[in-house]
Amino acid sequence: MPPLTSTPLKASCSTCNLRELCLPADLSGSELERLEDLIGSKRSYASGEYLFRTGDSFQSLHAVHSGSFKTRVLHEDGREQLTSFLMAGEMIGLDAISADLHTCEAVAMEPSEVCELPFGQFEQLSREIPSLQRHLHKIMSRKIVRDQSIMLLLGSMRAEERLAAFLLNLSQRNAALGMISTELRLKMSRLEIGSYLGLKLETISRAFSRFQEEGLLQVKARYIEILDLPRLRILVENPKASC
Amino acid sequence: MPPLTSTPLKASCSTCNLRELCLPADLSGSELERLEDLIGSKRSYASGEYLFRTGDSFQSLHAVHSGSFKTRVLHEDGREQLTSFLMAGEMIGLDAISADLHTCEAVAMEPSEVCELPFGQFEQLSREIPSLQRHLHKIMSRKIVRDQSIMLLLGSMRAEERLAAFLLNLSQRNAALGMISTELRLKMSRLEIGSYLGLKLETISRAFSRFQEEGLLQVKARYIEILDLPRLRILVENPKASC
DNA sequence: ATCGTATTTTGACATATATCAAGACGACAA
DNA sequence: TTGTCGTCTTGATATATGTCAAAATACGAT
Repeated sequence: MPPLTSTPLKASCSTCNLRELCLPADLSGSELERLEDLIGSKRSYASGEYLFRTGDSFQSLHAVHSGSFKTRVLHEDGREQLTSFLMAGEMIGLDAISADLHTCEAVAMEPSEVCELPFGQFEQLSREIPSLQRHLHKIMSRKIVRDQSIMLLLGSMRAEERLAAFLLNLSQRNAALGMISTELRLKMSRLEIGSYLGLKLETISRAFSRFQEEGLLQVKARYIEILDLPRLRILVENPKASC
Repeated sequence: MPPLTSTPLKASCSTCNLRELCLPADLSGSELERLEDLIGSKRSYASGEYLFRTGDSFQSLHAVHSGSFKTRVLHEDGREQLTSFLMAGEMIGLDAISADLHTCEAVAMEPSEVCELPFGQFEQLSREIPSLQRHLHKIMSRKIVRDQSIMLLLGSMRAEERLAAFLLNLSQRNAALGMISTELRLKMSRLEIGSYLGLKLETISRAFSRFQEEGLLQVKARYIEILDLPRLRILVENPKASC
């Protein structure tokens, strides 16, 4: 299965992680300078703080520099759905370009830092730098691809498959950030995982317990150790394999 | 709820519906000309014919000129998920920009015509015409917004709510194309609707029957008449309203 | 028209996940 | 340490949707 969420890349940077995290390697020195001029200051967010809310007017894209965020869409009747978990190097706010209004809300899940990218200026610059333009298109398209695979997950996978796919995705993204891929420190509660995966928290909890019984994971609350990565993959790819 | 699928607009055209269907009104005459030069010839597809398949290399976006298409993502184990139904004026292939490969397949659901938009040239032109650039970004962002609401649907709505939301969406899009919004001629089977909504065909069939009993719809196979639009809306917005 | 095939409906029953409820655990403050 | 609060786990049970099967209906080809 393709990855479930956002836009990772390499690490390390100058002004802001943006340079290598979210942007193309193939800019010349002077192009990079122009881009960095454009990036606003890095801002910090406390855990639980909103980056924006549904209906807020749209000015800028945001790139997560450190920490993590969740995005959530709200339904008239109060139901809600988490639509992504964003980690360092990933871009937030692409939905808002459509109507110059944010259509979801973004909340920090831990103390986090964010770089601001004024979108108008970014468009301007991307008209002048083709490789930057191309990169923006790829970022948006990647988001579309990821959302497709979440739809596949929500529409045709069962509970344990969904959780396995989720964990594998986190694991890959950890690896992409240079962290150990078999150790996960979840920032989100069972309730939030449930909301993301279209399941109730009890179902998530039971699935964790079951994975532990099966020797796939070592579960200590939000600290998860992946013991059997290959079998976890089989579980996602081959629905009947485990039961 | 926000709409579930694609990118409608007004109708009528010159070379290709593209002019008004998928593109911004605020281009000058000469800009429009340059754009139309870029659009390849209109191609016809028979019902069931593929526009592209997963893994095909990406050259062009496609705009539906007439007829309709479905897109489908495939999972290793053979499961599949329909991810969109496209009608006239809507754009296909945005997912493929990400890796220059199609990540889903698109199939005509009836005899259809499509305009081709070579993406490289389109990017080039959008560098020269800011309003065209902006329009492309909005099209991609709109797709992201719609996918968000499908995730909400798949992750937190029950069967009848999903079907109601689906029908309302079709109805709106019909209206946007200047057709009667209370009469639907479905191009897709119950199986396909089920695949799109994350349900089995029997569940779709039962929901249709129930809506008919309740006086919400008149169902004659694939011809659906919406009898009570307001109550259908309530059903989507207020989960407990009907039972 | 008539046949043959695919789609749709409907019923009886199975099952995955939700719901409700209680207790256990962990983090944090006093 | 002890207590409190939120989170997590686990059990018993309910329910929505899935599964299997058969009949009804629609549709295309001859």
